[in-house]
Amino acid sequence: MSVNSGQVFLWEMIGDSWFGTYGSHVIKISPVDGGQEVFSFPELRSCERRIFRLDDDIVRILSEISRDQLVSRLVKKYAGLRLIRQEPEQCVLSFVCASNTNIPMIRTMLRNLTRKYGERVVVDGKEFFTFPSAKKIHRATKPEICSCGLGYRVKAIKAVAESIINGNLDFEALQKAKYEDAKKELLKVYGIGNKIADCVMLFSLEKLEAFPIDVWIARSLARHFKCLSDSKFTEKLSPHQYDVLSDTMRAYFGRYAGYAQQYLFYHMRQQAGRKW
DNA sequence: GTACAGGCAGTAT
DNA sequence: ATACTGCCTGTA
Repeated sequence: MSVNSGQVFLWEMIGDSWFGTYGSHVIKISPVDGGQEVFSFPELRSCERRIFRLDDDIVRILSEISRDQLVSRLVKKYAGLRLIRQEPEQCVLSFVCASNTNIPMIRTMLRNLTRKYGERVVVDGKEFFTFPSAKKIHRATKPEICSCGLGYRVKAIKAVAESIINGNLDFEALQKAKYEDAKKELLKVYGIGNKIADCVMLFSLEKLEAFPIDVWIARSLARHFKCLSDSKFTEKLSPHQYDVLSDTMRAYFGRYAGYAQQYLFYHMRQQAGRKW
């Protein structure tokens, strides 16, 4: 099993184990002959099924998204690649920090936030930090948060925290809602646009049809799927172009389009030689 | 020094 | 609808 750390900004490998900040928990994953064992702190146990979506019918999903030669090939090539199920709060607070920057920078920002506002946890003699609650972010001043390296993104993370506190972002309701309705609600929040909304829905709100389009996916589509769309598009997408493309890919790959997106994303990153 | 990095909102046409 | 712009900050 491989871990797509693009989705899990706060995980790191130490020795042969992975340590990750998962909401108010710190989780350790160690290899056990041929499988994975998960220890979590303080009270989670055997949560790997939930985190790695092991209850998904992966055979059916991979079969449904194998609509063409490319994805069929990637599904075999990257066998074991999974979607991560994240906690909604951590997911959305993390992704609003992700605009117009790169993964190493996102990791730095989020590490700083956890060190400043999370709870300290010691595992195997090493210190880790849980992810700060929306309440903590809500209470913090903008200059304080800015000092974590967020820059102009402070306005967005505060707006998201505010929406969580006042109930405008209701994750339970969003999970039950249809894709279109959930997206509409997310887009109302300052700092959440098309791409971030789709990421949050795919990784934490059970919308497996969500197909986030970032510059990497846009490059992939421009290379391999241009024929699918009537509208001309480049790597820079207008909001309308984003909608058209995203809808087209959803129609093409079906209800598990998000899985196809993961394989394409991972492949593009591999091709570019990115180590995250 | 300049370009660029996994977007978004604001403004003008 | 579309085009253009500024934005924090670190790295190449």
